[in-house]
Amino acid sequence: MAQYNLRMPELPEIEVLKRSLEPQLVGRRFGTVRVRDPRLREPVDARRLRRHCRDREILGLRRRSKYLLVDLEGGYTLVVHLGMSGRLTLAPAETPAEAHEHLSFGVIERDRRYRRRKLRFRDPRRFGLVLSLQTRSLDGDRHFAHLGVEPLGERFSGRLLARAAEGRRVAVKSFLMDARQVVGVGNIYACEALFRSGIHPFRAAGRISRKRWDRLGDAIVDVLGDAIRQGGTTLNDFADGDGNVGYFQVALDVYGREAEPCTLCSRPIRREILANRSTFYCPGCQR
DNA sequence: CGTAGACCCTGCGCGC
DNA sequence: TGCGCGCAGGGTCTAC
Repeated sequence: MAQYNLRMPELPEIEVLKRSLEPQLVGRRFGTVRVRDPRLREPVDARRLRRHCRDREILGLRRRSKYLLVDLEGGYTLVVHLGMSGRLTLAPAETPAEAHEHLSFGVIERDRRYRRRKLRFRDPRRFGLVLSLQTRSLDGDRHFAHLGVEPLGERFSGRLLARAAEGRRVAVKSFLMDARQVVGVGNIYACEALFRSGIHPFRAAGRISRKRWDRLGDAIVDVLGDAIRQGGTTLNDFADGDGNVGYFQVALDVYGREAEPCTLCSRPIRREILANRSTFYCPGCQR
């Protein structure tokens, strides 16, 4: 069967990236901002980016949905989305740019004796996004205004999803992947969470019982949490310039396993297209 | 408003 | 060995 290149940056990858970059960046300053190719999902505004980032101290890192946020001195926020193929790495300043390295930010150490590094953004498919905000608040920005609840936040629950799904005829998998409901549940983890909770991905969102919504909510938290924990245990040093670091995958029960036996009942896993996305499920275990 | 589908992009695996 | 095709998918936009 087809081998899938399971290297999509989903929410757990961004969370692990955030945690690993945090101790490397906080307390340093950005130096030179280099824009080699501004053609991302939206054109990069290099002058604005420089104005907001250059010489500013890095105060902290946050994550909202799959966006990585870098809080800067003066109230500015650097926003990075990795899209499908984006990579953010911290590498020595003298390392030459790889293909598709569209941006880099010089990182100035507190102690000037330390070797200078660059935060490098690579993205072959250019579905990613890099921009900066003049404020710490995301509320007024169009990229964030419509976003739903964080699946790993305190407000999230299956009950919340159940209420939002009342009367909805859309397939539950499409509902899960709709960022207006809950953010950060991509194709892979939507498939896995539905398998773990025994729910058929094509079932109408409004036709799922409260009890099963509770199970699904728990499954989402579990599958994302498992991935983050696994990522945390396999972390290496981002400073070594290895672009692969921080990307990982939990053991997958259904995704990419078409025609292979179900891990529970041994029936062959099915693959069907839903909303232009490959959808993997077990016809025996998921109803 | 809800829903379905197109589109952006490049790399890679596969079939011929 | 080489070439062309199909697929991967997050987010946004449009059409109905």
